[in-house]
Amino acid sequence: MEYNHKQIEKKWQNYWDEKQSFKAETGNEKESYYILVEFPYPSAAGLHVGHVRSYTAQDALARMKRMQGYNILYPMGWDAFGAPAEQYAIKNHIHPKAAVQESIRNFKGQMKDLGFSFDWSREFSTTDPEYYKWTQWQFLQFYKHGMAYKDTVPVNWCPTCKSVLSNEDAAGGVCERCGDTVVQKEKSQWMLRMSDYSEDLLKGLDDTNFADRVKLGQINWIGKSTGVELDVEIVGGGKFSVFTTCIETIYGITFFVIAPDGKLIKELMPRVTNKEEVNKYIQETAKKSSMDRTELNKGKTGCRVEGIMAINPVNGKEVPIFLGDFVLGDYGTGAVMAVPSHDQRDFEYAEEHKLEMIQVIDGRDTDKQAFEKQDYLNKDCKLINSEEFTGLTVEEAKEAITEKLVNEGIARKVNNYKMRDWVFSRQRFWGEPIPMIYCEKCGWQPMKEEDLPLLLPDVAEYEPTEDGESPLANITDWVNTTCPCCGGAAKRETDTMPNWAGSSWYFLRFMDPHNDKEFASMDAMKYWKKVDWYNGGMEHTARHLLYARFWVQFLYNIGLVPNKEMIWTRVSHGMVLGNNNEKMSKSKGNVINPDDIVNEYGADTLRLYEMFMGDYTQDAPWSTDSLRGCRRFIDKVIRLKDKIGAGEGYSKELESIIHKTIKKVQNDLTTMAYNTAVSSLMILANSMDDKKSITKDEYHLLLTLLNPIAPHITEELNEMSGFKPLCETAWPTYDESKTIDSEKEIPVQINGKVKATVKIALDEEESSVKEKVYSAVENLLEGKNIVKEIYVKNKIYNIVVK
RNA sequence: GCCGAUGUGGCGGAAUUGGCAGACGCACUAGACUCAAAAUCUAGCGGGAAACCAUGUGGGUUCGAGUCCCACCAUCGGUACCA
Repeated sequence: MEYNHKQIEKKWQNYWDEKQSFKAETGNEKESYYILVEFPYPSAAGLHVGHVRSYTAQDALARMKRMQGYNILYPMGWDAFGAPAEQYAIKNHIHPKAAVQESIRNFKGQMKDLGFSFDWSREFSTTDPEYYKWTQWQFLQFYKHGMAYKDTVPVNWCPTCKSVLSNEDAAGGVCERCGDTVVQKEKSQWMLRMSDYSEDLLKGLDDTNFADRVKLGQINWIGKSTGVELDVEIVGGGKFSVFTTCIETIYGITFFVIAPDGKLIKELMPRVTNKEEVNKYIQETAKKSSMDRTELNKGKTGCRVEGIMAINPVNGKEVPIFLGDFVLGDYGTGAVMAVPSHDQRDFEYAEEHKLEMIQVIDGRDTDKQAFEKQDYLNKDCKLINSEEFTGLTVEEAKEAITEKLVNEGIARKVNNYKMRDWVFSRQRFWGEPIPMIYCEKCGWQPMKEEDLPLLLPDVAEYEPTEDGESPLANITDWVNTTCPCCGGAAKRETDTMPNWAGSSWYFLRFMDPHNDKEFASMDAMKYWKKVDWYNGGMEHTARHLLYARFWVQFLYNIGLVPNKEMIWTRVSHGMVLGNNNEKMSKSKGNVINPDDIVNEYGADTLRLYEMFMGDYTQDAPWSTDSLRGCRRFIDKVIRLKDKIGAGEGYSKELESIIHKTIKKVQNDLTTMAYNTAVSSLMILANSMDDKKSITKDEYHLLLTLLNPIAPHITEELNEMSGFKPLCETAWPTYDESKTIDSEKEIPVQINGKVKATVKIALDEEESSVKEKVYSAVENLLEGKNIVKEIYVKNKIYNIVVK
């Protein structure tokens, strides 16, 4: 048969479309199973072969599970708000909406050409008013529950472009567009109280089945640390607090360091006697970009805060206070107790500023560097120079000191988290408008829910204003409105939401995408329950996933979703690299366009190759040669059709391998071992090819197993062989007993080295095995002294000789 | 620096979780078919003449280690002074 992949693939894509083969019906009696791939950002560049990898993987799972009788929800949509579309629009002088529509059309066409079994009836874009209405509505719920607030926070600001930059655009402390140095600028922004959920987000991980490395990513990002918050008196009145995880070193305090950007120094200012020097240092710090500030090996800059001394609460010792930019204003209390003998940063600061050091834990010299907690904890180290606590182990002292200070009412056990509140404002046009109105008289007021959606106005200019306000600020008749509270003149918020907003709940919308009464009905969400299997890139396993979980937990707490966690399994795929093992990029000229491959080799070949190319969770380089090998495999499957003979059922010779292959493919597709699933299918095809003829049932089975990965050609060959369509066929079952070989060849070792093999029956008597083994290696045992014999049933026989 | 992942033929990668290392595929070599090529088929394909040696390096545990333990090295990601 001539393999015209274009014609065959189109034919079956049309068939699936017409028959609505992949439509997910909410509420039907089958067991639900929700498979999700991250919806893409529809860029002008089109689909990447990396998309093809993950979409095919999930498609194969979806197709197999559908055949196994599950009601599969495998949806697709578009995450289309955000900076790239806006940039593209500015550059090409078209409306971002038009640019996005064009890209979506292109993406969708490409996806259809690849034969993914998405339920297209559920498609939507985050930029649809029908969708972002609910994103805005949910923001209002955050606001009404006290979870959204305005605060002044530093943002990355490019003085040349006069633009606020995201952290990504400001990577390395320079503006991505013009290369100028980014500075920090204070700006009033909407914030979501995500830090309130630190503990819940940590605990919630127990109710998920995320891959370990994904969980770990979440845990690290939340960054919990347990310690003590300690009150410190100031000589002459007043006090401040410090956070420490090493209270056992409290007798080693020789100074305190406070953050130059924190609130504390502002409070202390009136009593400072070297105001000029202190102010200068504060200004210097503010000028530094966040990158400069956090760069290591910069030396520990800072200055003494003169005129104020602090008192060590345990021994009344008076110690100086310093400013230092290694202390962060927004972590802990913005102040630390400095114990240079036992903290490397404190040590460096003390050396720089020639300050006293007191060693309080015995076990190592502290002349050259600090003796830190990772080196002294759980090593049975004892305290020195610590009055009543001297002689206790570190672990004992930690508890005893904490207890004493807590009882005295000057310390509290606390947890601190690295995770901050979510900065939710963007000074951009192409995002969901934040539905808030500012009235001189009534302050910030939420829009009335019935007035949603607040549409983005249709305008011609998307450039940000001179002072970095959102482009929306220029549109006077959109900005000016009336106060929902008093009816007087008021102004709209002109910032928009971040890209992360729309993607934080889209998986809920897929459960009920056309609902115009609610973002999704409780019934629909209860039916689909949760995302059973969520696949995405490693780059999203920290932030996107955390935002989405936060969003869901909030909705759960106000009774709007059925579960606290709505995503069960999260897996992440490796990237498809160029043939030179580098990331694909235009500048490197190693980009493979999936359209070209589909054209020349067919979608099935591309799908098969991407599943075969290697460990799914690891990066893999592109190889067109290997791709051709996959095309050859399909050719072989086509040729096998000519071997169909008269018989029925499975022949004796193939029965065992058939059952093994069913088992293998089935397991591999559910454990992301796609490459070995393909190889086992190749082995099956090879053993069919070795025979003079095969039965039509054997051929049908091969096609069925291959169908999830290469759906078009298998449907075609299946139809030609006289069977009903595979997408309407049940997945085959295997008989465990037939996957076990009745005969085995096991290795015989002498001193751990293989010397021979013997053929044994399954579970053969040990004495009989021994007999065979001895006759096989008789000559090698002559004159040797047998020390030991190990027989692992059905596996190996090892003889130890001297 | 810290956290994580990875390291196996010329290449992509397998290895039932401690039991014949290199499945499957690519590339390559030889042969068959062909006027010739492509396609296909057949055979070979880690090193070594062999004993043997080989899973980043060096130790260890074990009858037996790619797999477990210890100490390193290299590459790639993430993160950035978090008290």
